[in-house]
Amino acid sequence: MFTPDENIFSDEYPLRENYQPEQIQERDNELKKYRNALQPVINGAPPKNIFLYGKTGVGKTVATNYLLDHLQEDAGEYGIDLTVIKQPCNNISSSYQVAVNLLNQLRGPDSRVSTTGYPQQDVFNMLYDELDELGGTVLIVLDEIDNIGGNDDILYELPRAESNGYVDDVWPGIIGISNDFTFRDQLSPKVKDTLCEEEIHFPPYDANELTSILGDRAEKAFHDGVLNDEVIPLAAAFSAQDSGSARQGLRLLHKAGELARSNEASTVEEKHIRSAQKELERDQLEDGMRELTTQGHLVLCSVSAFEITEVAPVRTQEIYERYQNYADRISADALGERRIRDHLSELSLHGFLTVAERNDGFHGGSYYEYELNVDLGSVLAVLSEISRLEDIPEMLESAADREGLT
DNA sequence: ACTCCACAGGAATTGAGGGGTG
DNA sequence: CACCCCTCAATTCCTGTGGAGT
Repeated sequence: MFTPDENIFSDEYPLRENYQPEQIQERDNELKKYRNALQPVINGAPPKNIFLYGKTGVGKTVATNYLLDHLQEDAGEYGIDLTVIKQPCNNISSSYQVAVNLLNQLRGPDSRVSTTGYPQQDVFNMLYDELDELGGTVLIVLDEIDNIGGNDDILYELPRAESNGYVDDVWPGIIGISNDFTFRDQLSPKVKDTLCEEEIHFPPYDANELTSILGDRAEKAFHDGVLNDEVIPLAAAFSAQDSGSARQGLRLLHKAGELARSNEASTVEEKHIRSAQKELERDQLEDGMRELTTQGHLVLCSVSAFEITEVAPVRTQEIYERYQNYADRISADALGERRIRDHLSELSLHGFLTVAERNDGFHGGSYYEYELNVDLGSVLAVLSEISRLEDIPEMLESAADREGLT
């Protein structure tokens, strides 16, 4: 029933997200700076705190893994006591949670600590005890640290643990990785001084750099001669234009390969890249829509309704009235208007809605008008999967049919 | 230049829901 | 059980704002 697939891919692994290449390409300057910043560890000095910033998929995490692997090897060789702790901070929204997660990572699975309940300082103290236990130099990598927002206590606490006498035998060093440039400016001044003593900026890749990275991975992943010549430059161009992210480019290649495979094509061509691009874009939007709360869904329903009757763009006030209607229909408590404004701005932030500021001056004042920024069909498709909304999506769908919009 | 509309969005607070210790 | 902690959506209260009308 299952047979190994041998037409397109020789090995899909190099296209996956967690693939760790043996060499890092196109990041020579950044690596050099990074290596210098880590040098004190090998010299037996206290580690520097390092802050990396740059958008997703520009090599921050890969470079960190690469250098720290080598650092650990070399530390072993020179008899230096080094521990590296990696803590991904996606889905972590506060310093408290970061501390708990670090703590649980250090403790065995049998003595883990609940993620709530303790006073913050208690968690920090437990963490200090564990660090003291480790001793030596401890590098703590906090990936996607911008998730903690303005709540940056942990970034203040950890670097000072030693000078404040919370720990005796350990040199903690923080490596913060952030996707968000503005995160650095949001940090409280006391944190900025210490954490940002060494900053390394990773710029987005340009199309040439992406071509070389994608080319290298593709060589490992695809059979010889499977890729048409224009495929890699096109994938590189798409992702350079959009985000400068290697991750996006790799996803694109992978998806295009899968499409070619399922079409039983013998080569991957330009058209596969183009449809892969469309498909990935759509998947991402649809996933985003699914993840909204019921209230968010209701707001989206409301805007869609106006879209169908072609009165969009529509102002907040009218959306709110419609929303109240729908909330009532599914017997949910209708939220206050202020909250709906938050939901609306969240929806526009995700790119589901576009917002335009209008101002009617003396007799109108200023207000926002929203309209759908995504295909009505896919909005309704997603909404109709959500049972909590009962018959609202169906209603909208049949209304759209009547208007001939689907 | 001034006024005034109608809303945007910041700040502080609440309350329910996860959990802790003694 | 009484009392406390963290989190996050939601509420309350409020100040800020851009430009058409005067």
